[in-house]
Amino acid sequence: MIGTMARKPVARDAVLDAFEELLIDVGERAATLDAVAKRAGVSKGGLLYHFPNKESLITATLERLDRLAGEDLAVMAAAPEGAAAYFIRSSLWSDTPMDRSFVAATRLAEVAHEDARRRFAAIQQQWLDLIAADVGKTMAKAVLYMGDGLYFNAMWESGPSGNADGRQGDVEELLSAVERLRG
Amino acid sequence: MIGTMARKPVARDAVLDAFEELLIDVGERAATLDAVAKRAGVSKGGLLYHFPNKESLITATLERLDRLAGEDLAVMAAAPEGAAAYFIRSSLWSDTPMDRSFVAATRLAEVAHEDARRRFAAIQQQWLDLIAADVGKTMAKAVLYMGDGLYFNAMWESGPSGNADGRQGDVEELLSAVERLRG
DNA sequence: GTCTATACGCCGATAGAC
DNA sequence: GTCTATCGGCGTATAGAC
Repeated sequence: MIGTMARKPVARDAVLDAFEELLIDVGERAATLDAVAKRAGVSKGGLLYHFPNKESLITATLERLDRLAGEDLAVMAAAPEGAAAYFIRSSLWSDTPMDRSFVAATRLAEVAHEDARRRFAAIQQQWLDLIAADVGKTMAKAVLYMGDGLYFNAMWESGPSGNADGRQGDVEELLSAVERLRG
Repeated sequence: MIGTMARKPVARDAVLDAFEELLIDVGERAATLDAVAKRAGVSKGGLLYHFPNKESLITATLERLDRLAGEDLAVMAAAPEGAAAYFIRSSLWSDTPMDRSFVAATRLAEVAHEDARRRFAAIQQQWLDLIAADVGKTMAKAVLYMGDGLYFNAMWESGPSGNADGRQGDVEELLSAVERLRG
């Protein structure tokens, strides 16, 4: 059956990737259709064949986030170290598809894109539920906010002057703090 | 001497406030000169008399943040409850001038405004130093990230669908977590 | 499917009247 | 100090060739 299934065109994925990269690197305002087309190696007309307007490009980006977040939640639920530790560790910017998708969506939420904000809230709630099952309802909040704080700070560094390495030590410190709170 | 000192025109402050409000409510992209002028109750030409270009408007906004952050740091250093507790409590969106200024600057940093990012990093460092003097270097990180996480979440709620009240309970839970970590 | 050419509106900024 | 009028440029989107 391989090769017979309906495969999405490569150009479409290239456009989606380029949009995501630009959102992360130069921000929402500079992620124009011109810039996306150029980075994806297609013309603007070619881009608009796959995504009839910019909103559909945004929608596809958010749908990919939902899919990746769903996969990540499954991994998190089965993590041997526990959901809380997994969450904090994964809150560090590590350039995974999920990380990139999440930060890109953040940029959209920042410009008051309501759909992006709604999806964010939903993902946050699922994370919280999983962490609460691991360390209890009260502590779950502390863990969730710590992870969000890590993301909040990584956002400024994920651009041209990427300096995420320095936060590795912070993660270990947070993990030990979580251990103290658990015991 | 009252009335003889050089006072900045009211229109100038109105413009600055309007810009800040729009950044918070509708995001950076929609905070255009037209929109700012309209909300401030002046014409675009009038606006551009006080701020010759948009960059100068941004600069003035960031300078106000620096001033407010400096004042807040002084209060934080003298807080009877301790710097850590004060920081977490003040990380909740409470619609103070400092809160508004901070979130507005966040919107600018998000679109890769380098100056805004630099000022952010500086303020964060000052906060961290003060908290570290209160609860120690390791725990300071946990506290800082929790506060940032609160801000991170408040950002999505500070718009039209403001729902910040619900996080009041979270703050209390975080404070008790900090107490446990301190002891 | 992908391209070029073009329409059109909005944004930032200038000129100049009052 | 504040206004109106206007310009150039860019960003989104459409039309239509290939």
